[in-house]
Amino acid sequence: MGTTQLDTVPEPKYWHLKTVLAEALDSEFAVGEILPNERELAARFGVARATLRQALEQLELEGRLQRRRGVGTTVAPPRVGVSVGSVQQGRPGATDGDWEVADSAPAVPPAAVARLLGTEAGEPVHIVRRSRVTGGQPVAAELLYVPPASVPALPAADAPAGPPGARAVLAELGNLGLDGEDQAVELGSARADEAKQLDRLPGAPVLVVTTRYFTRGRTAAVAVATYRADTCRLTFGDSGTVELAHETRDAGASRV
Amino acid sequence: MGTTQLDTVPEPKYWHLKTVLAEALDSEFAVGEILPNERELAARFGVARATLRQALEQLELEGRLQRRRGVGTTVAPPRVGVSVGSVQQGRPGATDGDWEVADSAPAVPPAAVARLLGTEAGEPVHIVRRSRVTGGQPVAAELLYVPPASVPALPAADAPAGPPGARAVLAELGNLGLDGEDQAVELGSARADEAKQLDRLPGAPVLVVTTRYFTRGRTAAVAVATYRADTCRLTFGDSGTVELAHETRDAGASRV
DNA sequence: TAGTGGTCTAGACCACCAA
DNA sequence: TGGTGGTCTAGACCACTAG
Repeated sequence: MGTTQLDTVPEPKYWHLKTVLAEALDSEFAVGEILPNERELAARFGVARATLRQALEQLELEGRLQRRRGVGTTVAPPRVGVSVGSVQQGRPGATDGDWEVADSAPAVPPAAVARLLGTEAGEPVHIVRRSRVTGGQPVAAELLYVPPASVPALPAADAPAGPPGARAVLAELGNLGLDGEDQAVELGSARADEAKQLDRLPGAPVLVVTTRYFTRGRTAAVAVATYRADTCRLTFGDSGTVELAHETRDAGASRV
Repeated sequence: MGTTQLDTVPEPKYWHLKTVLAEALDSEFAVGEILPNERELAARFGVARATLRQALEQLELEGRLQRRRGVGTTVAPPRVGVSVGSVQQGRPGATDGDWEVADSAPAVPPAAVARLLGTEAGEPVHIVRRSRVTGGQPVAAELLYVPPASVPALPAADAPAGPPGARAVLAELGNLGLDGEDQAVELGSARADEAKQLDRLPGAPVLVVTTRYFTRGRTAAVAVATYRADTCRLTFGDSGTVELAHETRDAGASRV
């Protein structure tokens, strides 16, 4: 065969579509602007709606679009940087930035958490629920697991419940003097309860941040926080790597 | 109508399916085991293949499954923890763990990177490509941007190319003495070139880690690393939050 | 070459929101 | 109530891998 099959990998339609749409977003749309609806867009590009949706899903995953049922698809603002490390912030100290205490109750933690805490399986701990709000938008839901041993001043089984109880646990934890932490980040999908708090649908992509708080070398508490992956950029370190987005990974590097 | 419509939110099929499959994975399958094919599974559960795929996609996103075209769907091992912060590791110093230098070349960085570096737009910098391998599997692809000003010992326009050149840049950067860093993590999707390095399809979910290296208060270099989101758990801090996975977020908390 | 997952279509109906 | 995105179906064909 004389036809030297050149390396023409047929690019999937949705991939090409995504590229075209991304360029259009950069040049022809303003943040918050509402796009034509999916049926309209699909027709305009001559593809099935499912294919169009595949492209939109990717763009939403990358934080470029926001879709809401019954409303429409809008151009998303750049991701907000939320500080999750080093800086004195997740700690107690009243009114620390943008955490909102929800409530507290004793319960048996998942086995993996108990392992991290070094508590007996089946042993109940204080579970404090908090949500984090930035710019009026909910960005994270957190469960903070505090073994009774870490807050001896509080009655183990009969701690005050609700927001006051939660604040009491946090205050006690602060008195303890935390001297270190340890974090891990991984991708997950929102459970039903988390989704509701984050104003997303179940299954939405989230960044799960697991933090271990230390005091005198021992694990004093464990926090599992789930951040909206579409709207958040997690920052570690003091200065906070302000401003920068998907653009850092754009083309234009044009290697020589 | 006497039927008081109780708050029965009809759970989507794919969601329920995902739950069922997740339980089956925990109880009936071993890591690496291969699942029945999609058509078979769809038939077995009495759903369309697309619906079944929606469930599989979520499980893959959560790192529970691994799917490979032409091969099949297998049960994924737990995510590997990869250290990305604090510890002296991304830095030069020969043979530092699991980074593999690919090459180096001068090129004009994306505008957002130039802004971080504080270089003129259009000014070329050294771009070092590295990949990170853990347990024989590629986990990350990195582009390290180093302005000529940070490595004055190297010829700006005519630096050695290829792996030797890359190592030269890294060595010079090490001599400089970095005294701080600054990181951000966000969700992205793999570009075509990254996908190839990571042995995934384009569009695969990745965790993008942007690191700013400081020396004497100035930004000496910027690294943009993309980690496979399906197989990696990024760890920050010294001890590394060993061992723990999706389990930390499982049910069983059973609030009181 | 047979079997896998990946892409794509053209429909349908449903849940949600705003007017 | 009309319009939006979300779910679901039952097909088809393609790209890739392995034997």
